Amino acid sequence: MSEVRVRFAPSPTGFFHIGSARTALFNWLYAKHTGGKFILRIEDTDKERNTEEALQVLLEGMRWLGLDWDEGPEAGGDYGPYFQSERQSIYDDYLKILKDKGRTYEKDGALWFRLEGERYTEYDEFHKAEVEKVKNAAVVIEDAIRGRVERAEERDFVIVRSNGEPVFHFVNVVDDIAMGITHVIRGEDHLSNTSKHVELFKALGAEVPVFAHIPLILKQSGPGKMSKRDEGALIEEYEQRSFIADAVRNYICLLGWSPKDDQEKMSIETIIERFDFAGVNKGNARFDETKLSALNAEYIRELAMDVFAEKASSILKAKGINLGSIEESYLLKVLELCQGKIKSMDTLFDYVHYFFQDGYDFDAKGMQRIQKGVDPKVLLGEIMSIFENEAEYSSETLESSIQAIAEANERKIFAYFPVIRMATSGLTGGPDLLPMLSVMGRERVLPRLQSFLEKL
RNA sequence: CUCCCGUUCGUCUAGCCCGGCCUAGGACACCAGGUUUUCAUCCUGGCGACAGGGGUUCGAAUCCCCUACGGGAGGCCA
Repeated sequence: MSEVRVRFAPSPTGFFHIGSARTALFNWLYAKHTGGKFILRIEDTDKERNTEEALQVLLEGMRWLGLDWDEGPEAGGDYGPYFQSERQSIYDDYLKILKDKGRTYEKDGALWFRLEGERYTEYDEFHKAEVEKVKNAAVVIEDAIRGRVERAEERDFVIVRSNGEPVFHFVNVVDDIAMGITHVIRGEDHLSNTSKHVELFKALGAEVPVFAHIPLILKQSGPGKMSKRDEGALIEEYEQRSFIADAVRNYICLLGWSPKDDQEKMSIETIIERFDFAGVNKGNARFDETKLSALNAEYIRELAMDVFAEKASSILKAKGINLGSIEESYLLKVLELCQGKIKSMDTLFDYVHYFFQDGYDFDAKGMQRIQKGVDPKVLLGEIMSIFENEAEYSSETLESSIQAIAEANERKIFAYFPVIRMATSGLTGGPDLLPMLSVMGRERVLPRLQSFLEKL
């Protein structure tokens, strides 16, 4: 049995769409699963749209998701070049085969592929014109995902435009032949065109690869498949919003594929091991960012501290926190306090900023709530001495000291908590209060309590 | 207009190929309760689906047919 060779053949548009990403991912998974080769081929025949930046967006997105390619741009390989724009002579060679077999003809300056079969003309409602059709035998596609699909191609089609550029259907097939592609894994939107492709494979005397058409990803709401304009459609968005790449990749795997045993959060090694066409669904899947976020939160919680710290640092730095002036051990303690609590990395700054800077606002609703109960001045007054005098300043000593004062004043210990939290963070929620105060240290907490007391 | 593909909780899905183990399982979301100083986590429970109709069968989510709906393609776009 020969080696599996699969390819991802994107056209660089300047965006890395989530649907494309999943096609790439499924190809990559199949290659990894079978020990085959994953080839990246750039379909850059549209010269105006294809810029260097557009290519970089694509490569960057691939790398972010961890999809490395065995052959392609920057990787090289024996079947290059891997840019369609550089493969013209190969297309010419294959075109000659079709010409020699009499399977082409010129019309309106373009080169057409000739189907075999009886010809007739009829008015076509779609084209709004009389068109020539062919009574052509149906092509049988044994699709690895959808099973047997039969479809007859009924019209000749252009393979080289009048301006000399070969069209997608032709170059795609030629490249797959020339690159020895064994399995074509792509979106279902290509299923109808597959009959064209099979006709070309046959006319070129090439072996037809195994096709595997994966379902499409539908937009979150409303009709139709996801397009680049839709919310959440772009991979680079998730990178910018500091999503965990493993989580995004894991979620995309689950759109249209299932390991069949209720497992969802899986390591990439597990997914590679278990991925196969039998687990790919036939029905289209609707994208759901809520579920992605939930999975992402789970990944955040399980991140190793050094990895979390690195991500967190770059986010805080970008938000203007001068980490250079902050003790690393302090930063680490703060991050430990919040890793299990935040639901997404882009809420990190709001969750911890007051640990690093004094100029924070006081939540208006929280302030109202505090004023409603026992006078916050009284509450703070009762416990100020703890922060002024406590020799050993720790979570435990604070707790017992506050507890003692609470009992003396016939209150519950948590009567004091909202006020302290508001004074030291300006917020109504956050990390566990006592550990938080402990990490902040007396040198930060005491002045904040004092100034809050004056402010009241 | 034609052709192709699909249709299980709101969403992602398990079950379907090889009919009975399905009073249809899990996850996210939502709701209620518990844990918690708060928030988050965590725990418990709830809500909630076989698109419809015909067959076949002792028995159908599973097999067959029809209809409806959804998606895709039909380009000198990819």
